[in-house]
Amino acid sequence: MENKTRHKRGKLIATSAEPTRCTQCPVRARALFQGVPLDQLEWTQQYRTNQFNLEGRSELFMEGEDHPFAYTLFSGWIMLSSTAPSGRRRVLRFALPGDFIGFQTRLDRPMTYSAYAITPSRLCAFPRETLQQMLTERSELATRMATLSARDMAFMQQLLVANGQRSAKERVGAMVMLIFAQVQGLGDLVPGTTEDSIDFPISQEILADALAMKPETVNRTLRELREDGVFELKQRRLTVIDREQALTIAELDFDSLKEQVLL
Amino acid sequence: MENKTRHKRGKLIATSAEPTRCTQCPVRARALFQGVPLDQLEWTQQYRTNQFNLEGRSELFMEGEDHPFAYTLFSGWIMLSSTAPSGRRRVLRFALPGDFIGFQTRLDRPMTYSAYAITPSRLCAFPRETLQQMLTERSELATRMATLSARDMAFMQQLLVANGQRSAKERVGAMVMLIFAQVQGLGDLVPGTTEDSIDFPISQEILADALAMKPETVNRTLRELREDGVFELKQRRLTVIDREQALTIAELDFDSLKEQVLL
DNA sequence: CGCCTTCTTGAGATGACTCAATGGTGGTGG
DNA sequence: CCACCACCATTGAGTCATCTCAAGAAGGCG
Repeated sequence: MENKTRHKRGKLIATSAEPTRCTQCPVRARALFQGVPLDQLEWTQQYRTNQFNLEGRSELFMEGEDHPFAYTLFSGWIMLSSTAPSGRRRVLRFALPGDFIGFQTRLDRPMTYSAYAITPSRLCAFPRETLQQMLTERSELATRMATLSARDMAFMQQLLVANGQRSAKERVGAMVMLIFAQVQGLGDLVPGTTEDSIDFPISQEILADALAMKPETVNRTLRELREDGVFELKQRRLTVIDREQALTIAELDFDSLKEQVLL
Repeated sequence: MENKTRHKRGKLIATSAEPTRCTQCPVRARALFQGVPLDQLEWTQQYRTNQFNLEGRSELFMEGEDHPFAYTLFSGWIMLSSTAPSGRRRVLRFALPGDFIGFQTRLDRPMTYSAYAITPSRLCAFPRETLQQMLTERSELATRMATLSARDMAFMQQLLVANGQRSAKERVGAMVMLIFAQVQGLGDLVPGTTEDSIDFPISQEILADALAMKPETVNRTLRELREDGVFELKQRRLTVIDREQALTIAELDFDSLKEQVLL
């Protein structure tokens, strides 16, 4: 019943003595600073620390922890999860390049969820205590943050809908295709992305926790989907064989997805 | 399988020729305009239309509709839901007084969910096309909107966790207690609230759609919880008999709930 | 090569769903 | 005032999908 997995604590390793590189990352086009002219980005220096690398399979922060930073994710996959007192873990969503991690109602309170790096990741850290002030001083960032929150909400709505009263096949299909759509939307920001395939570093166990299913069931369901010629998931790589069928099973509409989940 | 329920379209009835009353509503302390001094609220006039009453059991807007307004809810219960192509409905959350309804990533796009008034409700409407501009001009509102979004996110996280890999009893218990905590936090804004009971206008059918369960199962589960002396739900009224036990079953912590879900 | 994580498969138990029918409540109109 | 109707709540019995428990294979890394 319990999910006693203990993960190592992630070490944040500064990668660049040149702070301004942070703002020149191509991911900017999607992130908090989208639309802010490059020459006006200098002032952000005062609000953030340096750029960091985080090794894969390590915790960024834990639920309930008094963590001093929030982050913009530049590259890598970060899993956001919450663990109930009983030990059952629920994956809330997967953060992808451009996502802002750690904004919550009360910035002076402990984190309301855990963040775990699935793959090696690159992040830009902002002290939480000055975040509110930063938003106040730069209204375009506040607007942008509200928009980003709304997008995350939309994704969680999709998740809720995808998980409701549906068969294992539909649920797994919806989750996989939601992630596929997100990564496709990021284009070059995520390496290894082609027209019909993406890198997919999420283990079946983690997928199970995101779907509120058991790993064994996820496995059986993935086999069925493979046998049906819908998509194939092996060796940490997802190949969509029949996109139409996949979206039908998942009851998803690629176009409306793009509007809601992508930005 | 299908949920073919057809609801009548809600009629919006202007209640006040005195627009400024909108800003004087006590719910303001919780809503978008929290913290904005009363004497600076005049400018909002240009961005909003009047105050409206909406009859119970009626649609405010439908998913996919090109609806021109977003709303602040002053009183009443509004259900936000999304319906999959197959016709299965999923309740996303319940909006309560003070909640902002209709903010989404793309304000120029159709609504991403449906809003249905469970009880008669009072709302204040904002034209969606000027909402972005309003946020841009008044950064404190943008910050506030981001915070409200974060709170809604936190609630949906609770929902996701509550629905994951848990028994019917735990899920129903969690949902009911989450709603109880929210209403308790609103205090006088919701009439009929006492120390251990609240008005609870949500039918078992709607509860089922919020929990991704069948109405029959919800009913059986509520009976069990009643027989266990946890809480009682009848005649649209919820009475919590044993709060400790209820929170234990739901795996919820009232204190952390207050921080995350309330504002 | 050995170790560890992840994936894979089988067989049986169980809890939620399905189908079907009855009872209760509140509102409406004759 | 009562009959009727719509909606919601309640209960039973049987089915089935997912979970549980158990074992083994495959892949990655030192």
